[in-house]
Amino acid sequence: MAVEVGRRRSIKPPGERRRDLLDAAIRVFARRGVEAATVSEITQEAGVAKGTFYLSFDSKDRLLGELKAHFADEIVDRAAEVLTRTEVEDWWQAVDATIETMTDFMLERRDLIQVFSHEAATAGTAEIFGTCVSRLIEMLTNGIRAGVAAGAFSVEDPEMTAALLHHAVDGTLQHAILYEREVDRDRLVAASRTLARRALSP
Amino acid sequence: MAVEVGRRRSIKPPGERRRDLLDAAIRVFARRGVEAATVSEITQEAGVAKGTFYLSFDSKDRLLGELKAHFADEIVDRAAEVLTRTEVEDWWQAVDATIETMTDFMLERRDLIQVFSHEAATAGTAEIFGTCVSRLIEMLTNGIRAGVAAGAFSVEDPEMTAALLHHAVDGTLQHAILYEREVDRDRLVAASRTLARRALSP
Amino acid sequence: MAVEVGRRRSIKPPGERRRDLLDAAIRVFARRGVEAATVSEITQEAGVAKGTFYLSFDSKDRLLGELKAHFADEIVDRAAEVLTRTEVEDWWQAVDATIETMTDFMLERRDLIQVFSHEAATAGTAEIFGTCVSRLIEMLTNGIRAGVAAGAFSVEDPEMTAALLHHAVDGTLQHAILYEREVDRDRLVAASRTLARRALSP
Amino acid sequence: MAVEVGRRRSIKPPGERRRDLLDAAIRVFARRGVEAATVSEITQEAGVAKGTFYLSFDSKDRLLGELKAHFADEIVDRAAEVLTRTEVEDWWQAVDATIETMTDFMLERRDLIQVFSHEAATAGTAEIFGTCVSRLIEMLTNGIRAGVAAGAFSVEDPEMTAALLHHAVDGTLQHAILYEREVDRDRLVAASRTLARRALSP
DNA sequence: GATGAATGAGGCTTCATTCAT
DNA sequence: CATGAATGAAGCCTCATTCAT
Repeated sequence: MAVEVGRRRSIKPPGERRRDLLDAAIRVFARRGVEAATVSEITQEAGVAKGTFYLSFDSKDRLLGELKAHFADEIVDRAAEVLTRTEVEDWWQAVDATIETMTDFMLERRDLIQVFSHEAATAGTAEIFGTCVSRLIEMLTNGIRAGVAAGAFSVEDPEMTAALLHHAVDGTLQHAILYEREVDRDRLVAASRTLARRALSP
Repeated sequence: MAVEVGRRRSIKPPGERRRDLLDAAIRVFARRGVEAATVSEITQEAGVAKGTFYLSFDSKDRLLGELKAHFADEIVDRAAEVLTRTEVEDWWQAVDATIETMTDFMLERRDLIQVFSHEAATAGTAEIFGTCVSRLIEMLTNGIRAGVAAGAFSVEDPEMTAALLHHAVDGTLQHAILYEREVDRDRLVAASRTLARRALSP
Repeated sequence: MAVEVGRRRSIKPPGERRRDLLDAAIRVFARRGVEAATVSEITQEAGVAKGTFYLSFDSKDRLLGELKAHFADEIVDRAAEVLTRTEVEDWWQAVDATIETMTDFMLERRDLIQVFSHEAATAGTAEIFGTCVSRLIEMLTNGIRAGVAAGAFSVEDPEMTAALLHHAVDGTLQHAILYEREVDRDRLVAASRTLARRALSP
Repeated sequence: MAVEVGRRRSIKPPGERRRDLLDAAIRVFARRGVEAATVSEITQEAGVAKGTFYLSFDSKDRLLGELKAHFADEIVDRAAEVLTRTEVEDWWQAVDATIETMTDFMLERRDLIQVFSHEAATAGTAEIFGTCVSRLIEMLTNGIRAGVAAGAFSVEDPEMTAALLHHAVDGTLQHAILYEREVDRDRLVAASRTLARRALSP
């Protein structure tokens, strides 16, 4: 029952500790993979004792779930900002904006992408990321349909085209992030624009 | 002190045992995820004792590596069959063939895709799948370049276009396999063809 | 860096704080068992912070020891009041008084009985409760011997009879407290009286 | 994933291993208390590795449950042998037999009594031991009633008397086992007989 | 070759105790 | 005095791997 306690490092408000651990977890996950990462490694990376982890999170799984849900929400929110404008004047400008926004968002979050690429379809993750992507594609589909209705685009199968375009950009970006040293953002954006123009133009 | 040793189930040649275990592993991985799957589960699924596993494989990691390498090789080989023809008469027919071949291959191997989607970038996997996809894109790029040289296609950035087209088809397919109940193969092929035509045509 | 320190709840004299914690501990122990109870739960029940516990007690073990010792002392004291009268006029009235006093004491302390029944012979508890019961039996033995000497009782083995009578009443009471919803105090007292009369009468 | 494995000690059939662990557990529980005992200690005592424990038991709790249930069943079975005879010729001989049988049984199982005295009313134990004792008392009650009906005994409150007599013998025995070095079996039996005779005789 | 009991490193989680604020 | 975040030892359990039979 007697438990020796070492010198404590520092006291932080719950929010900050949480953030530290979340950041540390992302780094460790990126380095070692989600499954291989241990709570010990995460707390070491964060510079706290193992028990401190459990002051902020109920379990390792919970931390992971939080990370996933947060990431998925962010993506959808960001996409919604660009895609749910009711009044569109220049449809091509809207396409470009969408491509750039999503590309930049993914590049900002490249660390999280590395983390979750390991995890794509684990128990519970399927629902989160599956529905996230489905919703993105749905929003894209609606956008394309609106463009078609406005006479700006000409597409036979808007839904499938939306899916293909989404995965074209997203997949290329992910592959670049995961397997290549550097990402030539401008070149990717340019090629994506061209592809989208060709895919949608009458 | 007398210990019954379970009746030997059967003696099989090494190659067949190996194959049985590989197949059992794929089924278990698909069902439970790669990390969650245990050697016990795999051997149970294969109907042999745990120790038998180690007659065919040095370790669980080795089995996984083998599975990955085999899958990656198969993809590249299949793609090479369609993409490395020196004499192309009808370029659009070649595009269609490529799309159909790769789509069908992925659909045939949907179980493995489910397995590896969990595992995309684990230590050691990155190299295998990264280079696999890179080689696919490289072959596509060469094909596109050849088509451009032959005056059949008109593309500004063949490499990037190859990447985008690959991920468009591959990503849509994977998403469908992972998160949707059924895959409408023909609709996907049709949309992919249209996209490729628009992306490449002069 | 700025860390809010929870508002001090209130400042109490050491004795009162101690009492609060002791009471809270009894409630929690009764609810969850001694081992399962945590210092956190006890302090929450008492409405103070965890650290406050250690202002009053050196350790959880110490609190437990204190509780046990206190309970044991109380029993012995109460028994001594009834059993160590030098002048006994009516021996059967003395027997009845003993039975009633002990029964009522146990019923008053039923919560503590529930607590310690979990703990009967843990390291350090053996001595406390063991000697407690031994002393009770010793006092009973002396009482019986005195009754025999006075010609009121007739018993062959006073010590063993004392032990048997003690455990008869005590055990039945504890069983009732622990495993039955309600205790019929009067019926128990009546049966105990009858047993004692038969056991001791010439 | 690589796991070094030390030299294994010996292979035993499941039943024997189980028995070894059960015995080791009883020894450790008796020595250290049930809660304080760890799986490590039990396996060390049994001379096997920690993991070996889990080949025979699902968890530490399960082992405990098994021990309890087994003990409780044994007691009830043993008591039933003596108490459920339909034809009784000599009622006092039956009383003596009951006392001796139960006393000897408890003395044989003194190690388990030490174990469970620590554990009397933990979650789930209450039911087991509570009902066990209740059933013993119920059987005793029936026996007493039968004796009364046969004109051999004369008792006002058979149920309460049964409880008191049971706890008299059982409690004295347990106290002796737990807190005294030696148990004078014959003296205890003699005193118990006398008490029973007085308690039941007309 | 085939078996499966045995092994033990290592992961997750709990919680008594400390001490800076 | 009071607080509660921080600590880390220690417990339970899993499972890849080995090897006697």
